[in-house]
Parts: sequence; C-alpha cells; structure tokens
Amino acid sequence: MEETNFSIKSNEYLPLRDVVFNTLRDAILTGKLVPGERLMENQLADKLGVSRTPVREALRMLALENLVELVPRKGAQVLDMSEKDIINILEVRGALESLATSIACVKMEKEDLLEIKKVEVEFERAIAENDLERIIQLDEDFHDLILKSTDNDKLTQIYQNLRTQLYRYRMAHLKADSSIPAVVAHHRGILRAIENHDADEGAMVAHGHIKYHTEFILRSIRNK
Amino acid sequence: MEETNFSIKSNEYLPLRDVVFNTLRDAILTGKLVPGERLMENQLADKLGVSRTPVREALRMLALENLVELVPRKGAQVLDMSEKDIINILEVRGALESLATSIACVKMEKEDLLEIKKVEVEFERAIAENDLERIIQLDEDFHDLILKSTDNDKLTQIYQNLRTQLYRYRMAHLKADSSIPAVVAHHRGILRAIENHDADEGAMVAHGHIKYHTEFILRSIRNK
DNA sequence: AAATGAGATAATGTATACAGTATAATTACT
DNA sequence: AGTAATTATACTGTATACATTATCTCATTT
Repeated sequence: MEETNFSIKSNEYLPLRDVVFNTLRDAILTGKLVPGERLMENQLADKLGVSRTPVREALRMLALENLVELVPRKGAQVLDMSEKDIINILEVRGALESLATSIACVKMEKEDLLEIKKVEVEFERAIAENDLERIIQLDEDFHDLILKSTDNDKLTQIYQNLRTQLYRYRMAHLKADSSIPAVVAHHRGILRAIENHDADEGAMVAHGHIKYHTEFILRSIRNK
Repeated sequence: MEETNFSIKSNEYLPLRDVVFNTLRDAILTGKLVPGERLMENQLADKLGVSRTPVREALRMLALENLVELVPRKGAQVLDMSEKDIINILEVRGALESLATSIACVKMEKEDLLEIKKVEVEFERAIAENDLERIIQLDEDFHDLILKSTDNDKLTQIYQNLRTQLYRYRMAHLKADSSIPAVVAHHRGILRAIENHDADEGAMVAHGHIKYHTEFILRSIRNK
C-alpha cells in the first residue's frame, strides 16, 4: 500500500522556501507584484504565514533568477527591466537559440521529431482557435523539445532562465495577431531544417526568429 | 575628516554571507575543498566563527554559481562536474564567445582597442617569461575587454559564470606549453577581426578558439 | 553471518530574538 | 517658514533555539 504512492510521496515534500519562492515568482510573472515594488521580509512572512527565514531564502533565489534586486541593508524589490536589458537578453537568447537549433538538426531523435511535429500541429490549431493560453504553452513546448534534443543541461538551464526573465514582456508578443503568421513560418522553417539535418539553415532560421521577436517586443514596449 | 574616506567606508562593509561566500568559493576553486566533499552548516559556521545563518545563505549563493549542490534535507556538497558537463559548458561558452567577439568587431571603442592590444602584448610577454599566474590573469583581461565592449551585462554575467565553473579545469590548459602558440594565434586573429570590423571573421576565430580549448581541456582531463 | 529494525545522533528546516543601520518623523534652530 | 539635527521607528543582519528528518549504530532475528 505504501509502495503504490512511493513516487508521489517523494515529491510531496517541498521546503517552505520553495513554496514561498513559487508563490512570489508567480506573483511577479503575472504582474501581481509590479516592478519597483518593495518586498519586505516581515510583511511577506506575515502574509504567507511563515517566518522570515524561508522568505529571505526565497528572495535570494528570486535574485538569482534576476526577478528581484537585493540591496544590502536596504532590502529587496521587484526588478524593473530597462529596454536595454530586454535587448541584451534577447541578444544572448538569439545566440543560444541558434546553437540549440543547430544541435537539434544533428542530434534530434526520431521520437522527438514526431513529438515536435505534433506540437506544431496543435500550435497552429490553437492559433486557429485563438486560444492564447494554449498558444503560449505550445510555443514553449516547441522550444523545450529543441532544447531537450541538445542533451545539454547547461544550455537548457540558461535558456529557460532567460525566458523566465522575459515572461512579463512576452505576453504582448503573442497577443498581437499580426505576429502570428511570421512565428508559424519560423517554426516551420526550423522543423524543415531539423528534418533535413541542415544545421546551418536551422541556426539561421532560429536567429531570424529571435530577431523578429526582438523587434516585436520592443515595438510593443514602446507603444504602451 | 569623515568625508575623506567616505568612498572607502562605503565599500568597507561586507555582509558576513558574502565573506563566507568568498571564502568558500576560493576554497573550492583552488581545490582546498574537493568535489563530493560534504559542506555541513554547523561545522563551517564553527570553523569560520559565524552562525549558521550566513553560512546557509552563502551555500545557496554557491549553488547558484553551480559550485555546490544542495539536496533538500540532506545538505550541501561541492559539485563534481562530469566530462559531459564540461563539454556542455564549453559548447555554450563557444556560442557566447562568438557572439561577444562579433559584437566587439562592430562596437569596440578606440580606447578599448588600444587597451586590449596592450593586454595582448603583455600576455605574450608573460608567456615568454613563463609567468603562469600572469598568463591566466591577462587571458582573462583579454576576454573581459571583449565582453566590456559588447555593452551587454547579461552576456557578461553569464559568460563569467561559465568561466568560474570551468576555473578548476582551466589550469591544466594554460599550464601545458604546447597549447600556448595556438592561443596566441587565436588572440591575434581576434584582434585582427576587431580592427577590420569583420564580425563574421571574429565569430569564426572565437569559435575556433573555444573549440581548440575544449579539445585541450578534455585531453588533459582524460590523461590525468 | 547477513539483514532488518529500533533507537540514538546529527544534520537540515524553521521560528524567533536581538543587534545594528537606514529611513522617517519630529523638534529645535536659524 | 525652512533647514538642520536628533530621536524614533522599521527594516535588514546575525545568532540562537527548537522541530523535524535523515543517517548511523547496534542489537535482534532469521
């Protein structure tokens, strides 16, 4: 009886610091906590019903993800990104996306290729149905499968961290209908390169994809 | 009187967690703490004469730098990198080095170009004098100047983090005489590309540089 | 003799208390 | 009334105490 939920049990426990971390992270990414907002340990601890210790640790974890800024003896605040920060992140992400895609062109397993094709089909269906939540999720799945096929944890970790930092500004992108056709074209181009094992082509399309993405995000930031 | 050392005073204070962090980081990078070694909070706190709190926070900082591994409810240990981890890191680093160099080819200011040329001269002199400490420092300076000219903090941060992770394995590289001529050739090639504002050439040489580096580190790991 | 289980031990997880510092508010002075 | 100085308050930094869990030892059993 205990064996049946063994694997569940082992995942059941989450240290409070991780609970707090997830809670705050979510609040920041969904905009419930806005850039510049001060995060005071006592206040958060009271609100979340825990002591300061796990809150402190969670704040430091958030700082590692560049979602929060810590100033010694002054405290934490939700990090506000400048336009330049966004450009910088996208610049790095472009290089990593190219790298990942070109590796995927060489290494991707058959199963993952089938899987990513399915994701793409669903992605385009979600677009047809204008299901924003699903569009975003499937776009993430698409890129995650490429990352998976690189078999490179460091690359995956860094890439996903950059994605998290951009999350707040990403919404604007896929919300705008006009960007969709281009994104679909890019995805298809990437798939084609993978199928043809053409690493150079893959890197090029991926680079163009991020470049387009950059333009779009910047435009939406400037217009708001 | 108080004004005179204002700037000093403002730098004077370092939270204990940072002191502990620096101490442990140094111990790990210089091999005083070996991979796999357990890091127990109480023990470290006693040895360093502080309480567990700053030790805990320092350990979490080290985990962020991937120098330490934290397992919930079990504790921390110095992270041991596999050969695959090293390959993965160098793969990412190659892409970032290419990116940085190609940006530098476009953006580097005259002053920084003069500076990096001076560094290279000193680098080659240090080689002639077989001054290992200085060789390593100047190689770092060389790449830091390229990073600086990218004007991209994110790129710089990620790159330097990867470098830190490799630090323990880097020694072997520059220690081996046979690798030196190639490194010099690469540096010169990068400088030439920057002077000619040839981004593609810069990216290519940088990529070759890291590729060579990778081969070398792997060989030295396998041979020991 | 090996394996299992109970208990002891030692570690991490969390809460709380105290110390020190930065900020805000208030008062005194110009 | 405005500014500077001083006090008060509130926050972070650090230490410590308690709770919980993992590990180790040793005894017991097969």
